[in-house]
Amino acid sequence: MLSVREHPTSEELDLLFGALADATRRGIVGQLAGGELTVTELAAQYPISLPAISRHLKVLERALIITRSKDGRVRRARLRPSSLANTSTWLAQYERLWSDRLNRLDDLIAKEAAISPQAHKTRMKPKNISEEGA
Amino acid sequence: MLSVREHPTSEELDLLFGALADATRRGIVGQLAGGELTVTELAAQYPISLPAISRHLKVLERALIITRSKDGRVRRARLRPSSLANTSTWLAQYERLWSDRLNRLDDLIAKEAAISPQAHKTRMKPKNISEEGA
DNA sequence: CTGACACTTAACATTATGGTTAAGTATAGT
DNA sequence: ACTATACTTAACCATAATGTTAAGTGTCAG
Repeated sequence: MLSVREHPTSEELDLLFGALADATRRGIVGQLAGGELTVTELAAQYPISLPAISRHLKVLERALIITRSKDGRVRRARLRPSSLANTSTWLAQYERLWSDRLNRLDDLIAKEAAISPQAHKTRMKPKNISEEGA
Repeated sequence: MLSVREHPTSEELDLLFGALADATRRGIVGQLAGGELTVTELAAQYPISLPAISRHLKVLERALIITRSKDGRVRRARLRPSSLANTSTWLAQYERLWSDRLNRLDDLIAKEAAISPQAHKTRMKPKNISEEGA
């Protein structure tokens, strides 16, 4: 099951983690867990503009998290099925240290997605939330 | 599915993934996989200034990936203890989670665990941690 | 052909990130 | 006390990321 492929480069990991470091994108990933969706369908869940969604999708695609296809005038996005295999064996060396945290992430992302992608008010307009202190 | 705990907020995930989206920080995490180290020891592996390392550590700390302690004039960083220290049950756990993920959303979530101690492109020369994963 | 629809691309503003050097704080050693 | 060591904080700069609106591009519908 674990296909043989080169482990990800540093740059690929930058892209991967960078892509996941955004609530909207995690929400999109969650939405796609249920199957492929069009850009408009995805966008409907968020209070941001379509161009913004479009770019998030591009980021996810670049990070190899999703793939996209064109169907008439509609574009559908879907989760890329084999990305895990790429990292799997390499991942194992730290898994022990991280499994607990991962479990939590696993659930959370599923939840964040399933429940309401809307739930990411944290990054919206309302006001400036205190972010990085450094 | 696992133990009880509150799941991370969206903001926590932003911090977590954001922290891992940088090769230097992944490198630091990799170094720390071998045990706690001082700032200077960590810094020795990278071609950037100490203040830069210092800030990376702050980011990792804020992301709850590491904890730090002061010992004399030395500060040590260590990976945040995983409550899943039992190695003997780990494998079973790993397998189980693995299947769960494959059946749900998660190619990418598994990848979150892929902490990289590896290639730092042109700016880093790792040496005390295994580079290649398998 | 014309217009609505489903996007994407372009141009731009704002904020975040990551690096630098210089200065500050705390501890150790003599 | 004086100086070196081990950092951290501050000030600054360049680049990347995220959002916006306006202007494309391609497809379906009449």
